[in-house]
Amino acid sequence: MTLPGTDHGDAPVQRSETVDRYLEVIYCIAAEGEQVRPSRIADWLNVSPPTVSVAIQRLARDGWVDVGSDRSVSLTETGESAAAGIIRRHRLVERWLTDVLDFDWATADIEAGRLAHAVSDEVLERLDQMMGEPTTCPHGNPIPGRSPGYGDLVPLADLAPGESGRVERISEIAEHEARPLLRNLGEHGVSTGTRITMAENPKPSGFLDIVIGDQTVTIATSVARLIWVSPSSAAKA
Amino acid sequence: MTLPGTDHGDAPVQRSETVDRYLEVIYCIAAEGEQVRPSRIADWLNVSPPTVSVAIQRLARDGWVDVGSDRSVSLTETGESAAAGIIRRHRLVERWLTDVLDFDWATADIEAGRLAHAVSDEVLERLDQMMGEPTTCPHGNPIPGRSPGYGDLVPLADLAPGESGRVERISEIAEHEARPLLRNLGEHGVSTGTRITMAENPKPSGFLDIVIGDQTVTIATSVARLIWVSPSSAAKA
DNA sequence: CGGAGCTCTTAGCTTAGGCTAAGCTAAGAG
DNA sequence: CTCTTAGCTTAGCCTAAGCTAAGAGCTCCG
Repeated sequence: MTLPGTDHGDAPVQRSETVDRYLEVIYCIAAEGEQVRPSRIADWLNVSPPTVSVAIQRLARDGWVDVGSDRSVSLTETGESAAAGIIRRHRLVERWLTDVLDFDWATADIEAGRLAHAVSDEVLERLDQMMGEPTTCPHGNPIPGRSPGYGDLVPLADLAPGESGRVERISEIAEHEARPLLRNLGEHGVSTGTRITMAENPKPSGFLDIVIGDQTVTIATSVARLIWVSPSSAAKA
Repeated sequence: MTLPGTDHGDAPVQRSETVDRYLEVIYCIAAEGEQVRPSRIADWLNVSPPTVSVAIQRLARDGWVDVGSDRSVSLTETGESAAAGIIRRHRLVERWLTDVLDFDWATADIEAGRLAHAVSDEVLERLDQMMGEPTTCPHGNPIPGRSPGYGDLVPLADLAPGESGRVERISEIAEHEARPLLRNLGEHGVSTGTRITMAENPKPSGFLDIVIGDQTVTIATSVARLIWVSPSSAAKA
């Protein structure tokens, strides 16, 4: 299918919305340092594995990704810069939805997914200016091209008992793969800026107790690895 | 092609972006009281006549339009309300682009075309509230469900010599079919709110002289029929 | 009245992007 | 050593939506 009005000679490569979605997902997973596997893409996009298989072939054919001998997918330079643009759009739109239109995170993420592809560079620049060039999305993930205001972060899971930190970033992986857990945490008041203290966790069990305000909450260690905090020396053991 | 995540049983009819574009065009042309012919749709959408022919069959099959014995296309009740929703989106987004992000009309129209489909009801409501529930798009065309603030309008072409009026509405047809002419007029300062006086036009020639401020401009009568003004008795012959 | 020229449709093709069914390979269980 | 399971691909099918080429049906004009 050729999009109408987009086939005028050497236009600067008009990607389809589907291609954008794939690039976005691949970028997000890779950005967390994890291997990008077809099945994971299928999960994120809610399509069947064969669909992903064929889509990856198209992406590779068109120079967006390389496929490794172990079938892992990585972005080419072209794909990387395209994906960064898409992510930038997504995160700026998300910021606009939360900060200007007062949406909650989860809804903003979903809405941004649909909006991002439709927003032109020009619109994006003006939104960006209007919001004072934010550096991160509402979950604290950096907007490509900007340096977020926080320093070095550590995973919440790595805090020592009694150590506390300020939540700065909740990875997209948590956002996609542990959405219900995150909502649950949200109800306990966890969001960027929240101060969390690690409780005593005698034996490793796959779960951790953390202290938020005067409440103790138990979360999966795997989730705690996807929440990044700036540790503070002011422990309140 | 099935959109992913949209095939869960009896979802409230998810239209493709293409269907939206067709419905929008059909609504716009019909709203000006003109016959909707396939070739015109093809012109507006910049696709080939056979493409439109087949698309209309799909639209009819899915209950969006009826095709008359003379092949003219009209919206069904369902199609009408879907189209009204699309137009509402488009015009509100256009308003936002011009009023909040300071885009010019022509650019706003193009951007809105791409954005409108991606904007959800929820986002739209908030935009609407934020802008104080505007009643028209930047060219003065009413937003479905709202009553524009102007009274009865007449086509600019119908003003008597010496009579003047205030431009209130520039039809979408002019916007699409006479875009260069409109831009030209824009350079002469014609936009909604502009006061125009009809000059003496001795013999009908297909062109009309009009007076804007201290300038006399000649425009095609056909274009002058697409610009609607609220006439004022304060003639300044 | 017959042809020129529009307009529209039909026929036939292409690509994207979904799906299921059926395979293959590699790794772990018994 | 065999069997199962997970993960991926191939094969084959579908619809949407675009295209060109070719033909049908008006309408108008000489």
